[in-house]
Amino acid sequence: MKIGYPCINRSIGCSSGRTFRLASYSCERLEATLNENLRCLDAILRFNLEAEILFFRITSDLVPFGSHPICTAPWQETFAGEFSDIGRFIREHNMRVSMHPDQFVIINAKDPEIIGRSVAELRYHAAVLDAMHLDRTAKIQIHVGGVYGDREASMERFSREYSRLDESILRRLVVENDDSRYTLTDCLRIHEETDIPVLFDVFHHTVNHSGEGVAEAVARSGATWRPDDGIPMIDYSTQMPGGRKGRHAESLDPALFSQFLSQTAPTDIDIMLEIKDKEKSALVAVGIARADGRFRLP
DNA sequence: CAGTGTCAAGGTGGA
DNA sequence: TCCACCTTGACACTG
Repeated sequence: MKIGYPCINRSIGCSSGRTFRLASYSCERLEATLNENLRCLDAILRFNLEAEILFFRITSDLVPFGSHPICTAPWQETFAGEFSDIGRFIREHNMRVSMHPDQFVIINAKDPEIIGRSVAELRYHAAVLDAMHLDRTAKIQIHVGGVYGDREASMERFSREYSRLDESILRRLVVENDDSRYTLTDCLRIHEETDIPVLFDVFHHTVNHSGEGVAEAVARSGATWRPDDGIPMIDYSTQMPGGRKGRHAESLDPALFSQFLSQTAPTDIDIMLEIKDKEKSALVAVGIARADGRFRLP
């Protein structure tokens, strides 16, 4: 079991997702920003290792405008050494990373131009992980997409478009249940059509459920991962107390997290904590998981 | 230099 | 048909 947090570290005073306005794009600006972002990513991973936080989601903003036509700078070549070094660090310390493109990636869109932009964005994400020479256990997670008034047709469109993707994307792509459209059951059905592994989001499941209990959901989603996909990944969060339904908690609730570990034992999973205070909660969770006996150092 | 409007990209649901 | 919302930081312009 590895435990991690997404994209941002609030302790070390740098961001690996610095960006700038499209209007001020230049190759020089891109290279200067990417250089800083990579230095910061390296710093975050070193912080994480020290804290025994072995799982991390790399921000989609690592390379600003990475999939935009304006971005013609050959960043993979210019920064090949830096990417390679970060990848080696990850592998040598038995760490794991993932990425999560945001809402604009919609494989099941009806508009071919939206699909085109989505594929370009997925290619960019795969290129980042490839530049680090990471194997297929470094995953890219997306949602099913829109409903467009016809769930069945939209799910079929997902399966059809998925089968057309490049191998560099296919080997990394996993699909996650969301909080308003497609449930775990929907994702499992898509898996049956496509073989895509299903990443289970515990919090989305509580908001948008399809009947399964947590233990059953973890087991069924976990069974969709092949051995070379690695340990199944889970997104974990809880409701912000008093917040609007679906809002992520500010900090980890230790009692609820302990309960979750008990419910899912002894299945091995890698847990991404989608909690607002990021590494602070991850530190608490690592302590709890160690006490629970599930967390093992490499 | 502080304050603040705005930022590549989409879908949904209410008015 | 149009707009707010989702969700979030921070860029970059204005005064």
